[in-house]
Amino acid sequence: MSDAPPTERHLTTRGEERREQIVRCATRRFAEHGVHETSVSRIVDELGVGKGVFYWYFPSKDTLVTEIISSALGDLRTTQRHALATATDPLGRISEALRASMRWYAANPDHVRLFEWADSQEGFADQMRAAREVARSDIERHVRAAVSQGQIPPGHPAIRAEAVLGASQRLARGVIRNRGIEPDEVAEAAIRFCLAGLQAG
Amino acid sequence: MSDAPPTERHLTTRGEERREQIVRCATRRFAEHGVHETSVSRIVDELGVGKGVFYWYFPSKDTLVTEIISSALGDLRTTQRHALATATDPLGRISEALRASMRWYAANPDHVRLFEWADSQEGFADQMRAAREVARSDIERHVRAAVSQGQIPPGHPAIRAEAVLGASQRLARGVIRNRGIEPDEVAEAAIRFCLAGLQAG
Amino acid sequence: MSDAPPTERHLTTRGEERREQIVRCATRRFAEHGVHETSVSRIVDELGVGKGVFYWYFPSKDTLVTEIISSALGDLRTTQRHALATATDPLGRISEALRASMRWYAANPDHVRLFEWADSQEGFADQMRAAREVARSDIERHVRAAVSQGQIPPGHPAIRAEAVLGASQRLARGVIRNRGIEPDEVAEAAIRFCLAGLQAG
Amino acid sequence: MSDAPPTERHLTTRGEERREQIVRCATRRFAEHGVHETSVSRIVDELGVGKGVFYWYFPSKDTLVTEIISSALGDLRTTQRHALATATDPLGRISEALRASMRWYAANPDHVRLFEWADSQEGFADQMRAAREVARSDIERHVRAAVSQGQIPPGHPAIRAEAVLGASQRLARGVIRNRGIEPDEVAEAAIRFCLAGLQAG
DNA sequence: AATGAATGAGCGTTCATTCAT
DNA sequence: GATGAATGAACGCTCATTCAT
Repeated sequence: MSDAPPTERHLTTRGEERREQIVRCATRRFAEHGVHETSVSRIVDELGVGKGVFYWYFPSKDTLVTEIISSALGDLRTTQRHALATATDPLGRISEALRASMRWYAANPDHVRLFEWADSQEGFADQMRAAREVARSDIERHVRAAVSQGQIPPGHPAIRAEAVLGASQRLARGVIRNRGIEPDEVAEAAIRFCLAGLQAG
Repeated sequence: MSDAPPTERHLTTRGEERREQIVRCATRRFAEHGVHETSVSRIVDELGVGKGVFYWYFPSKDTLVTEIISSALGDLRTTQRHALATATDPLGRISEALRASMRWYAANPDHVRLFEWADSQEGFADQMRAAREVARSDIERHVRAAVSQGQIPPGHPAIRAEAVLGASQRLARGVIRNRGIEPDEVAEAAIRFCLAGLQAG
Repeated sequence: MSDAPPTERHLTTRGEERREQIVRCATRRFAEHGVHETSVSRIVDELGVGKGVFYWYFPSKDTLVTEIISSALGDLRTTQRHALATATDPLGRISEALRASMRWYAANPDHVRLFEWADSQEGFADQMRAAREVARSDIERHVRAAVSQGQIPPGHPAIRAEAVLGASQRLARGVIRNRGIEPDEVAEAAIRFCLAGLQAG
Repeated sequence: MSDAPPTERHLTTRGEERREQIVRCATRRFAEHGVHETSVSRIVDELGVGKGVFYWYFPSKDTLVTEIISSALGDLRTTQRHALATATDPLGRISEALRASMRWYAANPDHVRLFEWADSQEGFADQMRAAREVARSDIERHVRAAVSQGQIPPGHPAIRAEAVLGASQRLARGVIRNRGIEPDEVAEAAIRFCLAGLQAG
């Protein structure tokens, strides 16, 4: 009876396309101009449709933002998981994860910007912290493994994992914002720096 | 336009105090709940004064935000400059800068959050990029010096400097957000990690 | 910015009616109480609609004022042009223009008041001056023609045209403000006065 | 006991000067930028004094505006009265009044602008109408006299008086706004036009 | 599925005025 | 006489959301 879109709504092919259109347009504008600065009106105007369209597919603007961020976090996560599986030794796994992450960042700059924005938003704090902790604990696990296999000296694993993530993400930001830098080259530099850093006691 | 002069205004002691009160209250709320989410009304309500008071001291909300951020950037910068001067060898200077920065971050968590927010704001992009580049070029200079003095092997100095800053700032964020971690301990870990990282070719 | 497009918007019949309603209501209030004194809130309150309605149809209050004035100037201009064409000799044309203008003033007292207000507004100064100069140059042209056809003695045509407009507009104001005076009677007196005035050397 | 300035307040010499300063500064700004657009703050800022100063000399902004306009109206009135007395025949008196008015307009452009503004202000409507009627009845009286002395043919005296005033004031406006036109020359043209106009039946 | 119209709380800002000192 | 500080109602405007068609 209600028009409020339920969790699952059966959409026609055309409906799916519309929905995707909205997501893409919104993602771009959110990243370029900010979430607050992008009104629902702007989005539907740009798509040349009425305002009702938006609320047919999404119950609210917030829901859309959340969906974009959640699915991007999920995608990044999947990418990292797959990468981790392509090596067998701990430091190799870390390297692969960094390499894959850097590529993902370079391929999804809009989502990275949204992550940065969400980081400083009360409403997303929990979700973002959780995501960061998942990433950190992944790295941390392999740091511990590397220690126990004698690849690196012992040391506080959580701090080391954070350092690895911080260094590589900062470099990723440079890659995204200063177009013209080669992502792979930076990825290798990041990996060298981090692996060497992990050699510290 | 008429009640808040752009340049200078003579303030009495009481006026100075009121102004400071506004800055403090706003800084806290901006950091805790976000800049957009903190209306001028909320600030003056919290202080128990009329709305006009705000505009007696600041020509606009934007001006206040800019002032808070600029002065914090300046303060951090000064802190780093002083720290750099307390050591004589390049890696020692880098260590001191990291140590001082970490302490500043721990002491000014609200400003750090504002920096993160400003990073993702179109209107502040230039200012923040400039500030980051100043910090990076400082580190970069000492990385170059360390290379030429044979302390570390050669390598892309800008990338290395960014990695150092990324690792230490990410750790600082952990310190700020998870109260209970000892800043100095993290600072030392960060320094060890970064100096070791710089040993990579 | 987002709900009121600068160029065109497709309006339904209801929309057109609403828009007209706003224009009419605003014109009356602007004329009766002044533009500054008539807030957008008062207009929408009088119409019994929400505030957003105004901004659905007009991008700003200023835009509305400008539109009202511009279209009234255009309408008056058209009226005068048509009137000029109904006579063949210069003085006859001037008479027809004055007659038609007086009728227009009597029929559109609110717009006349807005013209007077706009005359003393910095922001409208150019537009109003331009409009006055168009009206003046129209009269001026026929004054010159009357001179060259020997209907009236030579003399400064711009000054004479201004005098004609001044006399007739002042009389129009009396007609508008003191209800009960017959516009046509005044028009004829104005014409007699002006034509005689033009006989001066 | 009260600080509200009474009708008469004893002012020191310095006080009188301050008061005059405020009047002059306000008059200029009111004329140049409009009354609404000139805040009390602007005025006191320009004079480099505190806000209290204004309210020491005037109970309100409105009072100041009213005073400026009333005293200017009175001054103009006096000027016209004196001018009327310098001739003996009716048309001569009208000519002298027009000549003197034009000179006054040229010498007091700011006040003329204020008159125009006040004309379209609800709050001043009565005062301005009264002033206009005084001026009109003055001219009207001499028109009647001119008729009864056979200088001009009979005709509606109020309408004729309004026409005379309209023509001359419109020309005065041109003199004020387009600097470079010689007031006396325009005055003579206005007088010729009006006297000829009065010859109409 | 989609439209144009409407809502209304809330925002940043202004400014005539008052007040304590 | 004069100051800087404070008030608070009102303004123009925005925008997420809802509704009738």
